[in-house]
Amino acid sequence: MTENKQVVQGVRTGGRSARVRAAVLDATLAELAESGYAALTVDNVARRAGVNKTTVYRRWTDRESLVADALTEWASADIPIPDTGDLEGDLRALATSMASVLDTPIGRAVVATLVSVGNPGLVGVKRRFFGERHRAATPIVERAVARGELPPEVDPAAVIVTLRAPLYDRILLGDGVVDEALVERAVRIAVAAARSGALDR
Amino acid sequence: MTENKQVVQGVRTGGRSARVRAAVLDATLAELAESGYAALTVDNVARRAGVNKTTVYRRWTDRESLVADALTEWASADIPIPDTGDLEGDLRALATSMASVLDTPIGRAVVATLVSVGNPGLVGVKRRFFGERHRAATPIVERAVARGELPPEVDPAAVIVTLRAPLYDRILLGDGVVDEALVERAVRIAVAAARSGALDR
Amino acid sequence: MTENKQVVQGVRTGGRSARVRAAVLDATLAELAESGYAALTVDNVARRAGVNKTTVYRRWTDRESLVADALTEWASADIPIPDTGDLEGDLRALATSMASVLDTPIGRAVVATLVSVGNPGLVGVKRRFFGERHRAATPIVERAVARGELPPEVDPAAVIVTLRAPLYDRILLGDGVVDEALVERAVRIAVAAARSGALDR
Amino acid sequence: MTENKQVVQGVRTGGRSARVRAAVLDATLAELAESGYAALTVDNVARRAGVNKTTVYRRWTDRESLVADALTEWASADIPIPDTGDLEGDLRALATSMASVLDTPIGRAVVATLVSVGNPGLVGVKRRFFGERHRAATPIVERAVARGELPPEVDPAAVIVTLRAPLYDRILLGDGVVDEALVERAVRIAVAAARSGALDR
DNA sequence: GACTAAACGAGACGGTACGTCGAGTCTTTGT
DNA sequence: ACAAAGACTCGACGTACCGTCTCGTTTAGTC
Repeated sequence: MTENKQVVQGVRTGGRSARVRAAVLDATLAELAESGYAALTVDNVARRAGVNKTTVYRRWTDRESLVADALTEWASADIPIPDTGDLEGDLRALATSMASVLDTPIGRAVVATLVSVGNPGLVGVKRRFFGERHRAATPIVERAVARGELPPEVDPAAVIVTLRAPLYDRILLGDGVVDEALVERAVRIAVAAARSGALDR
Repeated sequence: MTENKQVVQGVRTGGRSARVRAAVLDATLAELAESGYAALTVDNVARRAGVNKTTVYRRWTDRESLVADALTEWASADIPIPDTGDLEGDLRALATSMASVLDTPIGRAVVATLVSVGNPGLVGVKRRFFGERHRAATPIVERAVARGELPPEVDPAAVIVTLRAPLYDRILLGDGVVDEALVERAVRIAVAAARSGALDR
Repeated sequence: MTENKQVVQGVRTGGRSARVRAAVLDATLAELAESGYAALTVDNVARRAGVNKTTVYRRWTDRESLVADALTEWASADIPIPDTGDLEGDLRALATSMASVLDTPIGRAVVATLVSVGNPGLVGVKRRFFGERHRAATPIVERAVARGELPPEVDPAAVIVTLRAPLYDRILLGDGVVDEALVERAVRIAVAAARSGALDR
Repeated sequence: MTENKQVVQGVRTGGRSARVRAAVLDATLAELAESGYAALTVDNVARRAGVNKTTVYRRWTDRESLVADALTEWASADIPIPDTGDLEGDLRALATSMASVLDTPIGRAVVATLVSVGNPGLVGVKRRFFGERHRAATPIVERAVARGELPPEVDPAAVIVTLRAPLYDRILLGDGVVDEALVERAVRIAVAAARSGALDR
């Protein structure tokens, strides 16, 4: 998180602006992971970033937009779409990558923040975040259909939701432990459901 | 603080105390539904309940415990366990009842509040809330096993989770529209998964 | 400054409100005398008064109105109107009392604050402050007219202004030293001017 | 306003520097006249002068010295000493010229700024400003003494103060209206006082 | 039915964080 | 190499809400 700041600095020009922006967003994510959204203080973020509060407010209108920006930045990483050759392998790879994100303190914090409604400024980020991952994953199913692993009527979006739902259920409603077994179960649920016609469009 | 709750609820009149308590908890839920947890202020709750702020603080130590109590109270309603004679019917009834709760403004607010972590005082409530519903539902699966509809190795808890996951996914990560079609899909996913061995313990 | 706080507390009822109000106004005058209006900080006033900043803002809308109130309070002391039997004695007594006020650090600070225009909230206080002293003093001249010491055409207000003008000139434009000699000169100027017909209405 | 400053600068340099200096000082006076000292911001002055804030800070150490400089510049105009042939005529001319200055928005602003104590950097300017006018005017009285219009014991400085005091009283403590009648009264007060021996040294 | 003890209403207070503004300093960039 | 542009630090402003406290008044339960 902080390591690539140097890189950013080196690569993307060297502007103080860019450096400050990166430092603040990093600090925001760190605070988010440590204390959660409710307890996140602009002053603390600023101090952690080695920057004055005023500087933060010069770039972001308020706490919410600061967090929104930090989440967006964090979420803008590439979403790798696996292509292992068969549906189960692809879904397993996808679920594993989701799980690895959800197992990060920051990942958990991001999800928790996005899910806490009542933050009108964050709904856009949320929609984009989950929507993109969603859309990015549908080719997996389309390829499976093309290979004949799944009937053509199956709804790709539904398969992805069915795959992710148990993971998020564990994180948000359960005890938060996302392990190998859970990933495996999610994969088998999705495959079974898809084959059974439950996910036909 | 909490001990006489049972009595209070049983009688629902008693003295001024009971009346005040009920009014404040109601107001808390209403505010929660209208504005969400973050924007809920004790002053507003008190005003809405026709009570002084001091009175609220006399009974609840802080905002968090007030909300925790309100959620607990709301969640203490009986959880009806359907028994329609076959697994699919039971699951459908269960999912429908879940969906009807999630379609209430208060229901949504409760779930949103419980899910927003970082509120250490609420994790107990959350665990109790989802845990109880969970446990209450496992007999459905046990009966299905007894009827031979499902293999005996199936994990009842996993079935219930698989049933609810798509609904909560829609509420928390999706667009929030929980309709008939979604319920139906959840049922078919759960049944297919259970039959496929994906939910074996 | 601070000494009479005790008294206030003991005498004027005992309400916390009254005590706080008095302490804050005292502190305001003290800060004003020490550092002047521009450097007066609400936080410093609060700290000096042993009170929280918020408490100050709960009673006064802003810095300006706080100062306005403090000045008004300070200025609300009785204005003793001398009656020594002859005009010169009366004017000398009046000028001496003015001079004694202007020789106080607080007196200087008050005048300096009132005179610094650009504070719309203070013009009312200013008008009241000087206007009242003005009006209060005119009987002195009226009595002198009645005694035949001055012609009836003389304008009482003009006499008072002529008396005070050299004092304020010294304070505001000169070196600030208001001494016996200056008072004496002011008295003689006013008498000479009044007798000469220069102050006829 | 700006034209004669060129001349001043013309002597010293004449380049961009001089132009910038003049523009900033002009803008300072304009802001002072419009909003007063307290509300004068360096940013506004810079913007008005079509210059960057940094440029202002390169030439003047702080707000105070900027204003001090602007006031000094403004005050450096020649003080015409009338010589009408008799004391009353001279004093009338002097008072009229004072009044005409005090009736300018900038004139009022300058006086108000100089009078607001608590600005250590301005006391020098103030002393110079009033002192010079003071000294410049004493020849008027000396001539009157030479002509036998006034006794030789009269203190020239006291006469000038007595003349100006009512004008400044009106501006600073009164309603601010400096008219013909007031000028006339000031003249008559000063003459009467001087003749009466009240202003003897 | 009176009387005491508990609970309530009213409202001020200390405290923390918010988001804003202006003074004065320091860095980056363009010429 | 240097100065304009602009970003930064610092400190104060005025606001909102939390949770505490005091004091008088009302109400409930007991004798």
